[in-house]
Amino acid sequence: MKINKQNEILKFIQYKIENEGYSPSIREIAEKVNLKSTSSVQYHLDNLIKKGLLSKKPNQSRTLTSNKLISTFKSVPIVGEIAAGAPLLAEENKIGEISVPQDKFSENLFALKINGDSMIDAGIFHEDIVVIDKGVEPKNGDIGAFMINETEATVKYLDTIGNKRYLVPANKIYENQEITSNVQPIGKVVSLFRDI
Amino acid sequence: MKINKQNEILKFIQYKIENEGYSPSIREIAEKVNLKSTSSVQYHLDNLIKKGLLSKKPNQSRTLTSNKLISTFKSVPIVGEIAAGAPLLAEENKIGEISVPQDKFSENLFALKINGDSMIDAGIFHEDIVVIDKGVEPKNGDIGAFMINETEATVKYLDTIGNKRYLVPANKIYENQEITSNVQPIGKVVSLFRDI
DNA sequence: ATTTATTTCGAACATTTGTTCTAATATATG
DNA sequence: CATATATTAGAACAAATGTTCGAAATAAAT
Repeated sequence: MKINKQNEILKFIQYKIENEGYSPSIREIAEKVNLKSTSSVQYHLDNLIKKGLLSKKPNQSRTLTSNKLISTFKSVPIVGEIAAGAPLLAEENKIGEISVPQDKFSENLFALKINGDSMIDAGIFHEDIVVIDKGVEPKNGDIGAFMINETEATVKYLDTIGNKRYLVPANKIYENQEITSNVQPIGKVVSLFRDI
Repeated sequence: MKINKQNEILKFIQYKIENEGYSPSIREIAEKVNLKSTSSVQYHLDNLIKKGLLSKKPNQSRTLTSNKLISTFKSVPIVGEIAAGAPLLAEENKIGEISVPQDKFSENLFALKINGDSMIDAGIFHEDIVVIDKGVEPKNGDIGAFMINETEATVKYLDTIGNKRYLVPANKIYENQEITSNVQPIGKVVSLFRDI
């Protein structure tokens, strides 16, 4: 019947943080796990901290954090129709957000909803969401996002044929489009998400 | 030069919670936003709470929570090679996790890494991650995950031809496979993720 | 300029909370 | 059983923290 107290405490802390949004106090822990003294809780907290499972700031209340619980994802905005004139990432263009692993996250990331089937042979379908890294200029053979006439965003392969650069669709029924001054590269497509 | 103090305070609280893992105290806020009295901070906190942007528990320290900051994503495990004998979702099979929108989350979700190109015409590529809902039995025409011989998981279309049911690849170079007793449906594929 | 509303300050107070120390109790170990 | 180790309890303390109230300062409105 006597379960490991340390684990019980850890679980309660994690539960509290996840569901209430803040750490419990030591006395709250004591009551929850049926310990009558705060120092008993301290005893276990010290051990949990030694094990590296918890962290806390000294002399500060409710600063327990579960090292395991740190969110490993961050969200990036999904941009929809691009309002004329408004900058690409203006709040008014935002239609949602998706989550990417924190170690791949940067402020340069955003996402676009694919419109059309021009990249179908690259496994990018209509209404897929693609994540774009503005910090990476698409190179030959890359799939990139491009702004056309400052208003329309499109996703295509980038390729050089002869001495001209083209937006190359991955669908035989569409034609290559030469890159001229009205085409601005936005960034490189780095990942993709689809609802099925 | 004088920016809206309320917003400044809200931003600081959100920053603290996101980066430190716990709410700042009122005195910490006061110092950060250059207010010399804790009651000045209280004043703005009250307004933020009235606006519904913040919540807090009375008489409890560091219990501020940003209502906007509640995570809208939850993570589901990615299952790798399936260890013989071990249940599909055993901890030992877990090779990572991905994030799904909270409103689509359920305990029945998990993810598989695709091995091979048998579903390439369905836009599912080698090493893509597919999310599977164990709570939904794949129907005809659905893409489902199936367990073969209790050890190998595969993703295919499900289809009925005549009075027999088949696992149908989306790639002409592979053959249909009749569903027999050694094939168990796991669930329906509901979304897909790819690194490019 | 006068009035009104908004914002800030200061200080005092009551709790909450973390910390520490010593002793008691339980559990394991030889 | 005797001894060591791990766990719990109790109490007291200091510090951190939220709360409250009245007044001062500032900004906005009339």
